[in-house]
Amino acid sequence: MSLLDSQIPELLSRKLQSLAAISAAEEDTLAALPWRYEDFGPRHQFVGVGDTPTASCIVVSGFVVRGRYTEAGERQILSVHIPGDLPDLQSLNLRRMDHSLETIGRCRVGFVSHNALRRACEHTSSLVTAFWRETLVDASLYRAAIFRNGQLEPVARLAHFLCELYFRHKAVGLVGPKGFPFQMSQEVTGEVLGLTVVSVNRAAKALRAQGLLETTDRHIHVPDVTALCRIGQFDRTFLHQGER
Amino acid sequence: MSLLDSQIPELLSRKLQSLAAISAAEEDTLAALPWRYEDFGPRHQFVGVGDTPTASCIVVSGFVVRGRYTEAGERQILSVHIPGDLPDLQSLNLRRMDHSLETIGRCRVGFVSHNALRRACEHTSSLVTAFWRETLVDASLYRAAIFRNGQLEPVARLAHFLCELYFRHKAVGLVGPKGFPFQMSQEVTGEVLGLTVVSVNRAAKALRAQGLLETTDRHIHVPDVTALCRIGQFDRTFLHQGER
DNA sequence: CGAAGTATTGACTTGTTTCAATGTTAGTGG
DNA sequence: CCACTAACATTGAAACAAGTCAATACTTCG
Repeated sequence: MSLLDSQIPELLSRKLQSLAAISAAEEDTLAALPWRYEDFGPRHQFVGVGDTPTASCIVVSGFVVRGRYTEAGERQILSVHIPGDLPDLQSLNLRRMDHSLETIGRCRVGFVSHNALRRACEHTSSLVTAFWRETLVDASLYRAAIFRNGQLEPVARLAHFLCELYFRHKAVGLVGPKGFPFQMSQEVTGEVLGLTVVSVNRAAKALRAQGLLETTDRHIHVPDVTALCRIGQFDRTFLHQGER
Repeated sequence: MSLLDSQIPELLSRKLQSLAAISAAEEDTLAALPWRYEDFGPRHQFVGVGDTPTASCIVVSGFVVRGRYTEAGERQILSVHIPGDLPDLQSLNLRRMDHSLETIGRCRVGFVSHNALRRACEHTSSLVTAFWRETLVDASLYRAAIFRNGQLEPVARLAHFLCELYFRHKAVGLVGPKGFPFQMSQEVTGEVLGLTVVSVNRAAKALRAQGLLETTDRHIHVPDVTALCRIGQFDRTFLHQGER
């Protein structure tokens, strides 16, 4: 187990703390779970449509996305997951995957078997609550995506997406002086927003021109979140942060 | 309690049966819950953004939609709920509503307090599983919507939506000789699909021309589901029906 | 029956996509 | 460390699909 691996229990308990009241004993239970770690390269699909996973996962570093493909091979990205997220809790209760899980850029992912998770849940009902809540927040982000992609123009759409990523990174302490890490190409961003590369590029240009977006060293800095929220019609209620 | 009201426990237990193994005793527990019924007129918002509901609800008849509005007052419909659906289970775990609940046409809705639901859950862990699963299927429908609205052209988008409604009605035994009940105007359908009335109208015309859509007496009949699925790139996996 | 809402259609406009070329950055191996 | 290559970003011009506008039928329901 590398140094990085030891962060998983910490990442996870921080995440769960934000979702439900977890005791120290319960945290220990979590840390003791048989985690398994894997490093994946860019654009690596590690769970596919139709699969029936026997483990759930946590994002340790990098971005993981949920995706689904048209017959023509176009990918729609359904959600973007940052470190600390549990993008595959649903497979604990729904057998067949209706979407895939893929990396963007390099990525470290932690896995733990459904069996181990279920055992932990049996002893700790607050864990069930926390996990359920995680999937509910997930659903909330889907709603945000439907709203964003269905009603907002390209510039507002991008702004909305950046606001969401900003606050989510903020919540797990991943916003530094350079902003938050962002290694998605404009092409991939387009797959999230339902836009072409060209439109994403022009939207980004527009935001930069207004001094609302700065990109350096694969990081995104948002000088004026409030203004960005206004443009993106972004409402933090969606994130259900600190509601508990 | 009217004749119709007595259907609620039946509707609910049929729904939960499809989600988890519910025993007869557990069904009785559900039926004994203090349900309260309300009839609403068309376009009635009974839960609003920012509300903190103290009860969850079940759709008894008619359609209930989740919605969210742009600053300009445009509504994006996030999901459509048919009889048997529990569109507000999330409020059991997430306090503040990030969207509204509204009727389409006339609608009967059953309510039961969170407290009563929580008590029932404490005695019956399979109920928690069933409820959790319902919210997970919900999330799956959101994913379908993101895919549909983001990647499909108007005709395919409408086809996809109709397939979803068909199979969902089928699953609760609501597809009759006339097809399934459908009282949404093309305007409202547009709010689901992120299209204008005009586009919806033309898409409907195209499907009718291909003999894939018949509308009579506020019902929709789908003569060839297979063909409709093909056009809408619809994959039933999304619905997670009969997975248990 | 009449009013209001809904469906349907055509003509026109606009914004996004497509196509395509060029500039820029990041990563690899000599 | 530099050169080379592939991936990514940026831009302009043209095509086109969906939106807007607007007028006319058709329903539904009080």
